[in-house]
Amino acid sequence: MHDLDDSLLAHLPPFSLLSGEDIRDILNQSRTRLVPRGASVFREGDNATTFYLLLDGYVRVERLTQDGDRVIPLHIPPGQLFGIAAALGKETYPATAVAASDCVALEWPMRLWTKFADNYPGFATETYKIVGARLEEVSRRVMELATQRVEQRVACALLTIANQSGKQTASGLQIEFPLTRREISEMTGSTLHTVSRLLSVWQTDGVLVSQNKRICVLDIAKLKKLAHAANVA
Amino acid sequence: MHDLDDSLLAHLPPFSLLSGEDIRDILNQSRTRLVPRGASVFREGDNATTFYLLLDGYVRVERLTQDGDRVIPLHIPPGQLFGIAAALGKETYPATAVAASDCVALEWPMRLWTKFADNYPGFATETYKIVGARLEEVSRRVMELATQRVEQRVACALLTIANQSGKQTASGLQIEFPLTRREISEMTGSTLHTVSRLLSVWQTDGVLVSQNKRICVLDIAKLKKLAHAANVA
DNA sequence: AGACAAGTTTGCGTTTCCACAAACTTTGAC
DNA sequence: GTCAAAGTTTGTGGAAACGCAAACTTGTCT
Repeated sequence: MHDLDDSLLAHLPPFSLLSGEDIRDILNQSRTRLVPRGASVFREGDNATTFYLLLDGYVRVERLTQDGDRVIPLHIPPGQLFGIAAALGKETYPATAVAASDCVALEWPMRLWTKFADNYPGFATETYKIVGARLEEVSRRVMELATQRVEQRVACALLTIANQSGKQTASGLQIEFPLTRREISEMTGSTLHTVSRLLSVWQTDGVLVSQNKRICVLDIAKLKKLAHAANVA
Repeated sequence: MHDLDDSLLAHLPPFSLLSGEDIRDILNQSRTRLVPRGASVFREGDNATTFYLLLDGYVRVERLTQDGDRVIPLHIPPGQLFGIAAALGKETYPATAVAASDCVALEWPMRLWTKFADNYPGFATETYKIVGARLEEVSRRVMELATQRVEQRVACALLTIANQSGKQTASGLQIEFPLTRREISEMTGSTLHTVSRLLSVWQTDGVLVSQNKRICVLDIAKLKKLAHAANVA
């Protein structure tokens, strides 16, 4: 039924402690879902009926404010579980998940989550580590927003993404999914205009190159400097 | 050994599904800790050796940025577990916990957490609901910081605290622990000066009264209006 | 009671960054 | 290839909120 290789999951934290047989069981109960770039996997407020493992691609987590402003709290890199609302006792998804690039995900009905957590050692523990990491990241974003200027926040956001999902190329560290000025502004609580200005300057200064929504960081050290102490430039 | 009443815990979510006997067991393994206002229960980065249940009082969660700025992501009301880093696979506390008012807490060695989670039905589930609620609250704060002006953010912060921990009195909804302008600014990513100006205006407008770090909300409706659409004043 | 520390208020100049606007570039569809 | 849609760049003015400063109030300690 599935032509997916066991090894696909074997090295991922939530499954790393499991036997080949367990992994095969888990795979057999999954369905594969392909999500083209821009399509949503689920939407904020939907009944949380399914949880996912992102095999390939990047997922953007979005929320809408009452005033209709979009905010992007984080991105999910391949290899992570997402849509695990049930693990935190939620009945509906707290945010929308959109494919930032073409995505391949495995999906399971949410009722299996408890079963997995009970039967497979390490599954629950590793899942909660992911939750912890997310809480940590969101919390870090609060600190950034509360204390740093836009320039630093944008630099931080790009650093985080580049580190988390950058691919080393000949020219530099390439962010693997398209990222618009607007999206960067929605990650940093700014405007696309301000972000555009910043990126222009940074491109001139050789910190990064950006074209067609593709961003490649040329000088990580400079970017780090901008992230932490733009005033000491 | 303990003169604590079972009923103390019986109605709290993490314990609400347990038998009187189980609760007695849990209580017997706990120690009581009194924390005077201003003292810290644990500090960011400390080894997470203990977890707590706040029986009375309010705990302020603080984090420090690299630049030494203090940020207050949330407050913990009585009845909630805190310091549950281990539940998320952390070895150290991710933040500092300070008594915002004189506090009474129960404490258990962290190694009991797994035992409780395994042996007592509902304990893990309810704990993770709390984690979910915290994630939700932090995430909401990100949205506020990203999209709202200072005035709205301060109004939001006061609303949240008043709703979460306000006590209805003759004059209005009283926030039960002392709260300085500086602390409010650290919750909202602002400055004590700006907060002071806002509170002055609001006091004049009869939205609230504030003296000696004690804040009493007189007109919740007005405050809500300020929180959501200050520009439509 | 007095002195000090902590917290608050208020004024003023300055900076950051947004809002609006308009031209320009790139992409994708037909 | 052409057109529309989406995204970007750049300019200008203006408002929000910070930084600095100084006076003032309140609580606390001895």
